[in-house]
Amino acid sequence: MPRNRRPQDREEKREEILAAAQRLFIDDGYESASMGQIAKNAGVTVNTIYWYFRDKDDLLIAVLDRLLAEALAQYATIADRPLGDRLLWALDRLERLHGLVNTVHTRAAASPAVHAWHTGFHELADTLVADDLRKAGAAEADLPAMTAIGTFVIEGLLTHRRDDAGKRAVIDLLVHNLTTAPTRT
Amino acid sequence: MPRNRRPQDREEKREEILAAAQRLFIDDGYESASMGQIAKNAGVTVNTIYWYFRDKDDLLIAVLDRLLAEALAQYATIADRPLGDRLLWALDRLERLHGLVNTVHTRAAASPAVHAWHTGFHELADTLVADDLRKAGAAEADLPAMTAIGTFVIEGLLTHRRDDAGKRAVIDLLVHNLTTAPTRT
DNA sequence: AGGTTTCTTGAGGGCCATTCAAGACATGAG
DNA sequence: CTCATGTCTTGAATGGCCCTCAAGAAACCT
Repeated sequence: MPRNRRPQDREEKREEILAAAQRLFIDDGYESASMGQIAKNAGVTVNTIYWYFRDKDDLLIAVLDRLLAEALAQYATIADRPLGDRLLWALDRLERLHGLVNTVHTRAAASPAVHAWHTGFHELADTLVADDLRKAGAAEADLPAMTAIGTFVIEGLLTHRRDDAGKRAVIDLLVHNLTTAPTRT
Repeated sequence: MPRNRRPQDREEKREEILAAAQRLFIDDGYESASMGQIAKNAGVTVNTIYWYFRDKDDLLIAVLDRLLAEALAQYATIADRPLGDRLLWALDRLERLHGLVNTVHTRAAASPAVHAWHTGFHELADTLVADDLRKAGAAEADLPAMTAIGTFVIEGLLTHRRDDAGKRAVIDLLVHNLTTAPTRT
């Protein structure tokens, strides 16, 4: 009993598959979430997924875009808070997705498409962080290195969990170092 | 034509398999290096590997121990150089292994044994870095956060390559921030 | 000589992502 | 009212993967 419609709810079905994939990628991890599981959760067969997505990496990228768009929308609502709060917010926001950080790094090595997404993501993140640091009065020459350190520490905290006090200590020290703007040779 | 000896060269054969696995893990990546490929490169069949190692993760751990022992031996020869040089050395030394950093993080999520190895590795690395920072006159209370930042930046540089100038800038800024010992509340 | 331990192997099971050919539906043209 | 066409869905199969099982061969011991 196949059901079919002309042009309309193609997006809806795509979204259903995407929602199932997102939940399984986050809860079970990319590797453990098989295409069969995703299909079952979306109420379709495996092959139907391949009608909407080229392969599993394409599905991953669509999930990442979905999550990124959502995060950016929420980020806009707290854009006027101080840098430290901003970083802690990003950390809490992303903590549930810590498995995906590794997944992106791993798949980027095998899939050019994921690699491209990863590159674009870091360009975006670097821009945001660099703007913050500029406003905080950081020396322009140090901005690239500073943003790199900021990004690496965030990623490190995501992939190496510790308690709240530990997180706060790292963030506080990082922000203090980055915004004290040490004049160097 | 199976060949067999009593007790002796069990270690030798194990080493041959380990050498093949190490080369393939580094050159092709953990996922791309199939047990079949490893076996072929070691001149055995797949099942023989399972006589010496419990599973593929066990093989990975043995390779990691091998590499870590080798690195520690070389590290002892430069233990008296300044911190910045030390970090750059570690970076160059580990850069060829950048794929394994991700592999460890990924497999740690699925394999308790790899997770334990990862925990132990970071305890060791933190001890080394903390000793360095203590000697450089860092405030004792800030040591945990400082070592975390140092480790995260190293891992970040390993998994997000940039040119030599970029690496040097990040390392210089990091060392400057960590050794300037900012007094904080 | 026969038994035991150590090592090696062929064959196969179960899971995976992906592909192929064919079917089912809704529409547009004749 | 047909029927060809494009859109969607599926069952079945392919080839790869990690890993296991049962059986065999080589050295040792008694």
